[in-house]
Amino acid sequence: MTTRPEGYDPRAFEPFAVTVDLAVLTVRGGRLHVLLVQRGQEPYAGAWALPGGFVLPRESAGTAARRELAEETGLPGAVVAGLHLEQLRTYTEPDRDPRMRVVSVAYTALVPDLPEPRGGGDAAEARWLPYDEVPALAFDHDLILADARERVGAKLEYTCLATAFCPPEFTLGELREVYETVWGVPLDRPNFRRKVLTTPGFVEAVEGPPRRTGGRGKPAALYRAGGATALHPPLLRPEGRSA
Amino acid sequence: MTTRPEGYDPRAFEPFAVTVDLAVLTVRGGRLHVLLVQRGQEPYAGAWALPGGFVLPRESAGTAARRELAEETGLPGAVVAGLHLEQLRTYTEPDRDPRMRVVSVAYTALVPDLPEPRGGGDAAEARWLPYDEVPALAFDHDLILADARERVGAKLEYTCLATAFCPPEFTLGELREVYETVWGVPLDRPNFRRKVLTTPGFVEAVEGPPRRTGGRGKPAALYRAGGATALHPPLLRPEGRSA
DNA sequence: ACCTTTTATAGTCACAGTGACTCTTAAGGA
DNA sequence: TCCTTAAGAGTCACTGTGACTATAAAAGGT
Repeated sequence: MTTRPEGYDPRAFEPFAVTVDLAVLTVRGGRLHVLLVQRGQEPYAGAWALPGGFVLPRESAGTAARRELAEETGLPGAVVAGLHLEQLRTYTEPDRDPRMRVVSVAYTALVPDLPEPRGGGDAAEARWLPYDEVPALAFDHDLILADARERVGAKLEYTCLATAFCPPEFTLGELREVYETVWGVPLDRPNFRRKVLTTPGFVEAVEGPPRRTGGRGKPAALYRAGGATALHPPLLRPEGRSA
Repeated sequence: MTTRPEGYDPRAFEPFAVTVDLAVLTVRGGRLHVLLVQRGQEPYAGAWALPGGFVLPRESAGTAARRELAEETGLPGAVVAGLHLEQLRTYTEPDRDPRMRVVSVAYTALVPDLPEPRGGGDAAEARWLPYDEVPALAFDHDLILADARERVGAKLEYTCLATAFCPPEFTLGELREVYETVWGVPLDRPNFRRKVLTTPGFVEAVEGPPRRTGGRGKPAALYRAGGATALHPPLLRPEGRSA
């Protein structure tokens, strides 16, 4: 904020554009899915890309991210307002957009299994795609998506974030499925249960309706997210490193 | 990257400027210090601020951060090139700079105790200030600095980053001082030692010259940073939450 | 010289948390 | 009715850590 090129006039240089890109992740049927849109115009017309768009002149990036998310998924504003949205990283390579200098602030959102999006805005189509079937994306969105997955995997270790992938009331089996899906490893059921229940504030039992079935097997008790946000001590991934 | 306002022309809107700001932290005599510059021009002329500056048209933010750091500290380029620089977060509130719309990508750097900087660039002065004597800063730099401190404190828990605060060869006492200073809590000496030495790749013993004095007391063995970057299991802060 | 202070280094002990299991309970389906 | 599936209860051993105690090796003061 201090050094200003000699005689700098904001309008003399080719201006920077600022965009937001969203890596919206969910768990569907035991698989990690990503919300993608098909581009309707050049460059990369027809290619899949992360949803996102330009930050408007009087808007913060976080506000822009929520606005774009609402526009491109067709979710009611109240739902989008309550979502966990987290700034991931900012991507600034000079040639990441062939049109002009674009700096993009990437956000990650974790959502429960949502209805199929309608392709809003000027996206030709918007869809949930399984993470491991994602084709090469436009711009540097492959990189952004990989960073998002790694970040989310790491955050599951030391935060209560996993509940953001679940509906308001969920079973411990559903919560465990989130961990197994994002980390890509199976977890021991009893140990997972013990860890979650002994961490104060991670989940709280739902009172009245005692149990619910998840298909086959013994009906499971329902829980909702507790007040805690951090996990002490953390719930570490089984072996070595990141996904 | 998809929604583009109808008829958007990059030059029709008031352009965004993109800057980098640097929270450069070091440990000096048991206290956390921050590198600050005194602004030479409006706005906030005379106020202290984080070093930083505009991203040039053909430059990535990371490159800009290194360049600005070199300019404003006068460090040799080779030293700056080897520093641990990490993108912290991007600050995008519309009114964070009264002149125009400025989006700033903040970086954090951890450095060993360095010589006093010479105020380069157009900073009136550049100095190390103890973290808890930092006055109100220009722009939203108080917020950036607080975020940086919190992030660094958290990263010490699960990475080997602490060695970045130390000179190439250091004693375990010096390494422990880094933790105690950043976290603001005393650590048990033997337990800290055990943890560091049993974590493979955190530090490695320096062979030949057996010991070095740190002033009074028994001379300590020297170590240098090992090859590991992550700490499994982590070295958690004693009690509750963030700084 | 001796003693005090300071810091490094070695070692002990108990306990919390976890990984790897086993066993029982309660559903659905063939 | 039996088999399958998943929830939930409980056991056991081991690892890592917090809290300490003890010893070693220097500097400084008297």
